[in-house]
Amino acid sequence: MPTSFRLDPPSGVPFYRQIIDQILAAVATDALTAGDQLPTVRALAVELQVNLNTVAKAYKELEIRGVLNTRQGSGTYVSSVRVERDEVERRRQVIQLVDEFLARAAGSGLPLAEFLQEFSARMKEDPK
Amino acid sequence: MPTSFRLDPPSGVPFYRQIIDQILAAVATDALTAGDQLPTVRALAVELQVNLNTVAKAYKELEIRGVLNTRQGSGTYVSSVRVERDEVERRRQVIQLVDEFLARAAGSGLPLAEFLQEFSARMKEDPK
DNA sequence: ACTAATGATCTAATGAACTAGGACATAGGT
DNA sequence: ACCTATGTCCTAGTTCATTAGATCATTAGT
Repeated sequence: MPTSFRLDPPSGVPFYRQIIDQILAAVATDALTAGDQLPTVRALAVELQVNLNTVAKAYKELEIRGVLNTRQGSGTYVSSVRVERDEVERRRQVIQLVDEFLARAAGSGLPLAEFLQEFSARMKEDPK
Repeated sequence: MPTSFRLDPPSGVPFYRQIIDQILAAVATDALTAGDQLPTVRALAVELQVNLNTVAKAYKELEIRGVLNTRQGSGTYVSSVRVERDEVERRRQVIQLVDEFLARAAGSGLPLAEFLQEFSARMKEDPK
């Protein structure tokens, strides 16, 4: 159960969402695979110096999404969903895309169509 | 001062933002042009059955953006900014883009790059 | 100068999101 | 049967966005 989770308080991103993102990233990179048990809500709460319920909220949302599988009294485990890799990847890139858009849309004098074309080309060659 | 503004309470979109959007739309379509006086904050507040400050907040934000020009004691007027058309248009399209992305990203099995390419092509031919 | 109309400011009420504290319910081993 | 570890639920406090109420400051016409 390798847990190298860390929180970034001043980021403004809610703790429970940071937890969700890091778990999704771990699943996407196969650092966590189907069947793996996650830290207990209490253990992770202590490690992240956060309340038990904050961790529970993250686990709950991921269970609803089908990523995790919680068993009361036993623990929380990674589901055997297969599409997670693409899902997470797409999500991360969409967020990055939107970020850049909102940050640069005002500054660039380009019409939207050209702007999009640029973006598309850039991601096509470097879909990092 | 043609004011056919309406608010949509159940939409979840804050009143002041709906006001902002409708004014931007009016400016974009030339229903409001440079120099035109907008309804007074009190008049529009009455018309929309909303508090004076809600309208004032919308006007204030648009003044900061350079769209409007408020003169205490006199009124609020449309600025003579020339880029408004493109600005508003781009904003609307970006919002639409993001909307579609978030709505369809999960459903489409396409890699993001192809997805973007499609979008770009579509907007290029029909930049409605 | 005065006055009426206008936007600006200050304060408060409401609700939602986030986090935390404490108590409950369930699973699994002894 | 018990006991411990687990997730779940209920409640409360804090912060922030939104809206409103009331008052102040400024403009423009008389």
